Amino acid sequence: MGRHREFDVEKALDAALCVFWRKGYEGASYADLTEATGVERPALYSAFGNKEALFRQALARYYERYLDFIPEALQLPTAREVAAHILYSAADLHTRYSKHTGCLGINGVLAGSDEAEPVRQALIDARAVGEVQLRERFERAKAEGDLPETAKPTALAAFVMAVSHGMAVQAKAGFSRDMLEAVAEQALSTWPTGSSELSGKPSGP
Amino acid sequence: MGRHREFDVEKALDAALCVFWRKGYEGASYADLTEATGVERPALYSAFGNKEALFRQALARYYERYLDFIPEALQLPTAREVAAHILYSAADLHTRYSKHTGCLGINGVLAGSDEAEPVRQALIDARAVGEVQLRERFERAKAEGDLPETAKPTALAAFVMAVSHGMAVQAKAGFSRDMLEAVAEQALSTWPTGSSELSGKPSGP
DNA sequence: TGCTTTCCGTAACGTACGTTACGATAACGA
DNA sequence: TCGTTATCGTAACGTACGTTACGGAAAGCA
Repeated sequence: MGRHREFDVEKALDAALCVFWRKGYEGASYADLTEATGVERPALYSAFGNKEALFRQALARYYERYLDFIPEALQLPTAREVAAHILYSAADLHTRYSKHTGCLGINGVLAGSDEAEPVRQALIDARAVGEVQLRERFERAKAEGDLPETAKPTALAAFVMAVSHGMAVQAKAGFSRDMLEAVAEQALSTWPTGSSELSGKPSGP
Repeated sequence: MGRHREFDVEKALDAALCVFWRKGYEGASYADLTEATGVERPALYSAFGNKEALFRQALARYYERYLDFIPEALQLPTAREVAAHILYSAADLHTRYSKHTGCLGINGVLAGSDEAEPVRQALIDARAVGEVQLRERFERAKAEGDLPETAKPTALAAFVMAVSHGMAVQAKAGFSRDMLEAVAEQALSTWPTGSSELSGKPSGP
């Protein structure tokens, strides 16, 4: 008995998911959420609970609707195919929608309010500077024969930066130094070599 | 003429840097900043400008004081040494201080206010679940001979996740799909293999 | 047709934020 | 010693946020 709900809960959750995907958890305000869902605040509270509960439901939906390639990948016959499927599917997902690029799981805490956009851009610019320096250094290495002719300096620079950023995310999640070094080691094992080369850590503390 | 400043601007900036490192840009409030620096709000405004200007100065200081291993690396003789120095130095920096793990440049937008801590933890947990699944899959692959005996499933899983997270950060910064695929390709370029294997993308859109 | 139950939307609540007036205080030059 | 100038701390400002009372409206049951 009682009055019926006038909005579609599933559609509202999908709309909220997109808002969180683009703006992150803290960056998404109820003004954003009500606008995107077309549902007034008290109705959102009634249907989903508070903001945190709404985000958690959006996150669960994200995993089952967008990260379905992970269980998919895990069933592939070889480990290499598993890794390849995950990495290429992620590349696709992160760039598929121009309105919300990247990953909800990362953006959820990586994005923020609109007022902080200039700061985010400044950080993006700063990272870009480092990446350009790295690429130019690898171009020189290629010219010097230190890297093979087939090496792609742009991709190598982006790769090193990606691993660095990934390690930063993991460090923030509490990963140990040993674990990060294992990641670095694995990343370096993919390093193209033209002639002789030896592996191992550089001088370090 | 006029009264002298009673606090050390450099020390205050260092203290602010640590706050931003731990809490991110938006997550750091003036209450946090005044407590860490021991300087009242109006004095911070007088010395550094507004919050954004303060953050930018902290970021510049971060690059010159903590990311000095990048220009250092760029001068090493081989490209591999460049990459190795950057990756191992990053692993060290990201875990050196227990009070502020990770990278200011990433945390600056990845961290947030204290109230959002449960949400960040939920995202960490969710990522950890995926990583465990991946590791278990790689352990199976090792048992099946699909991965060599020397392969380390834990490191491989962490590596694949690190690359995924790094690509997510790059996607949020506007990287193209082609670029992300180049990163993925590089990550896969020397996947450890027990027997025969071929490279290339999986089926995809 | 009434009664009950549920939902809708307006409007408000309390709180925290970034920012700034303003008067008191201290250091210099004349 | 006085006047000027810059910094100090208190206290307040306006705004935006997440959250919720509350009265009106619709749907089922008697």
